[in-house]
Amino acid sequence: MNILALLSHTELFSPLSEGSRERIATIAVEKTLKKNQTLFLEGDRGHGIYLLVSGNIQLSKANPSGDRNVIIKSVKPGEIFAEVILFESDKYPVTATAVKKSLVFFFPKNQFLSLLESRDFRNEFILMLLRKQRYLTERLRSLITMDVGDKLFHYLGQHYGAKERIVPGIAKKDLAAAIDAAPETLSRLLLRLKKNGTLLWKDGEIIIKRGFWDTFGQA
Amino acid sequence: MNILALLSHTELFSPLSEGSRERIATIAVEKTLKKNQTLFLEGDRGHGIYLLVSGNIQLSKANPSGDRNVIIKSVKPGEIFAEVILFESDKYPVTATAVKKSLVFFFPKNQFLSLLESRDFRNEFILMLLRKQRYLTERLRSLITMDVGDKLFHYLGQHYGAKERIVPGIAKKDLAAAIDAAPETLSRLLLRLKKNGTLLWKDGEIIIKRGFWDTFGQA
DNA sequence: TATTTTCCTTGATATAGATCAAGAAATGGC
DNA sequence: GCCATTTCTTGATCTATATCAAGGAAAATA
Repeated sequence: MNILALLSHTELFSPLSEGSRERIATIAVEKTLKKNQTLFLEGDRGHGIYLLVSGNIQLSKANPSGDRNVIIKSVKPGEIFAEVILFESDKYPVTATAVKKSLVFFFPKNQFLSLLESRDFRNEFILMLLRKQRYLTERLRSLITMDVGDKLFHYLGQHYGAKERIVPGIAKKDLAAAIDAAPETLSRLLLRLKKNGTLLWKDGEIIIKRGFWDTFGQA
Repeated sequence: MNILALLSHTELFSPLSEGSRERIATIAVEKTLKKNQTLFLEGDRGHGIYLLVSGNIQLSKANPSGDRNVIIKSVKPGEIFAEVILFESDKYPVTATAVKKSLVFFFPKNQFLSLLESRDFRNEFILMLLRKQRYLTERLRSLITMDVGDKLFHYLGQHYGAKERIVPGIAKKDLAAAIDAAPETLSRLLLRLKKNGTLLWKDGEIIIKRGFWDTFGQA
């Protein structure tokens, strides 16, 4: 598969000149992950950052007592993760696990840093950081004010768009974790939504009532 | 008061050369805020970013239904806020309110952007963004796994250090909001902690049992 | 295909923290 | 120093969601 072509489809790299993209392509290292495979563990030493090309990866963090695992973010294709390695720390602060078969590019730290010398690239990079920050801010708000139902639709909207049919491609238990709910809670929620006709999850496909999204706050 | 001297004490600007700091000082605009004064509202048009010099400012966000107000972050002296304005949006995504008398510097957008041309400054700026991101990530984790008690001590540790006497200088209701609890809940928590001797909040001062911090997970 | 393992559902129960209410204390303005 | 307003406390009640448990479905493995 052509690395250059894939890069031109990512939010981060597409606005760059063809030349810059070529330079980036030369430093990228491809890696394929199987479902449930761990890319790196919280605390592991790291020498570079990653770009998710396809699939889905979850970043999680154990809490101090070590009992529960918290999903910090579920990474979507086109997103960069583990940027902390660039300046901040030489250890990954989270664990990255593929939720389904995924393809990532690895960019060695030093080579990536030299790319930042380019003005366009740098601005785009900063912009990406700000966007991510905004996402976290938003997530924080949602966690505090929303109930499970809101969280579910908020998640679906964010990740698949406000569509009537969605093929999530992840297990219910993983979705439950992503919206910070117990699997049982999600199960009960889905039952309730099915009963009142707003949503049906069947054969790996979610069907949402026509017009629902118009009434739901944000997409 | 001397802007230059104040700048050299902030995390962001102190590593810069004297010359860079002088340039920055020339574009900074001072502004004093009284307790409870609003600096800007969510949705307001913005033309620059802010640096908190002294005092304490809370960034909050209304939820869509508009009923509740969520504290996203309480800004500490030396921190920059409203950076989104630089590239992302021309509207502030949060509301900024001074919790006590505060001093801020305002940096007009265009002039600040030209500062980013300097390599040292830019790296420091990116580092700051990454730190903030890590903070939000941490906050997210804490919200999900911690109970109010943990949240209280986590907050105190983060904001004042793991000390035995702390002068918070903010109202209990504001502290309650910062740890996402109802004022009543904090009140009850404090009573419980007083009874078992771990913490006493009296005359605007918090006294924590000797050795407590050693047993408390993180500082 | 058979079998083991993982995932999902449903019920019963527990609980942290929110909300409502109303009096007490503190704070600020004049 | 006095009144008004804002905070703080304490009690009673409510609710969403977690947790525990156990049977059934689906998926992976042999």
